[in-house]
Amino acid sequence: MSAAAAAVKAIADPRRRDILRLVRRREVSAGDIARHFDVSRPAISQHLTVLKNAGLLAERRDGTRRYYRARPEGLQELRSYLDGLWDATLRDLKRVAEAAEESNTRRKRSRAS
Amino acid sequence: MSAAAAAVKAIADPRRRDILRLVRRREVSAGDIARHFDVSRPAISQHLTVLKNAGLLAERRDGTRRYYRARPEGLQELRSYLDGLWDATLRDLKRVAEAAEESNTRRKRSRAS
DNA sequence: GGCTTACGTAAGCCGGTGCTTAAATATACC
DNA sequence: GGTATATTTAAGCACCGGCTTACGTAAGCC
Repeated sequence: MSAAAAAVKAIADPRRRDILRLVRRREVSAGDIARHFDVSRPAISQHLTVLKNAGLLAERRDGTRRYYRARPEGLQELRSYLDGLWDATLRDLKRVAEAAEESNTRRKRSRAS
Repeated sequence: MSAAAAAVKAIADPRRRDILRLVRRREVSAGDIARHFDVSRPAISQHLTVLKNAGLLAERRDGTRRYYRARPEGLQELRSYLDGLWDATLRDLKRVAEAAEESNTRRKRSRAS
């Protein structure tokens, strides 16, 4: 699985998006992250592993603690990947919309005649 | 579930991303879409329903056929949603990191007192 | 060493989801 | 109406993924 594909799957889970939001500005220890949710610590630990493997999280160890923060490079990669998915669609959006509207107008006109 | 959240889940599946790529420039009938994959037609039909409900696909009926195409508005919504997720992280990364570190220091200090 | 704190890992449960085949629906054509 | 074509819907199955509890690991402290 490509890194980007893993990232897409990772952010598909609401709880993992919540975690990402929590650590996007500052690093937070695993325990502090877990405290924000009503699930067990292991559950959070597993989510952190998924996010880390997807390249969306950076980990820093200090003593017994592990601090996590969002990894901008991973986020940027994911964004580029998604952009590539519908690139053509969005780039040509205006043109397509205009074309559609025009053909719509034409259709209406011919119907009215 | 918010529309954007549904969209994230929708694109988490590789096959659905393939389908999106297939219809991002032109509309394609359900049968023609199914022909591109080695799974049954009902399987594709189910994927199309998921994408449609997520606002990522537009459907046009003509006779017994149903034509699908990517819905740029839905894609744009999803993109904005994701951008909002890590917006702060990507924008002005250095400044944010510094501010976080400073507030962290302050927090620790006040806790210690 | 022994205890505590902070985490991760293992094993198992359970609901969600992607797939299949079979049946239903809807439109076109005679 | 009857048949054919295009597609969805229904029912069931197997796997996946998120959760829990129990256990393992590693660093700090006495």
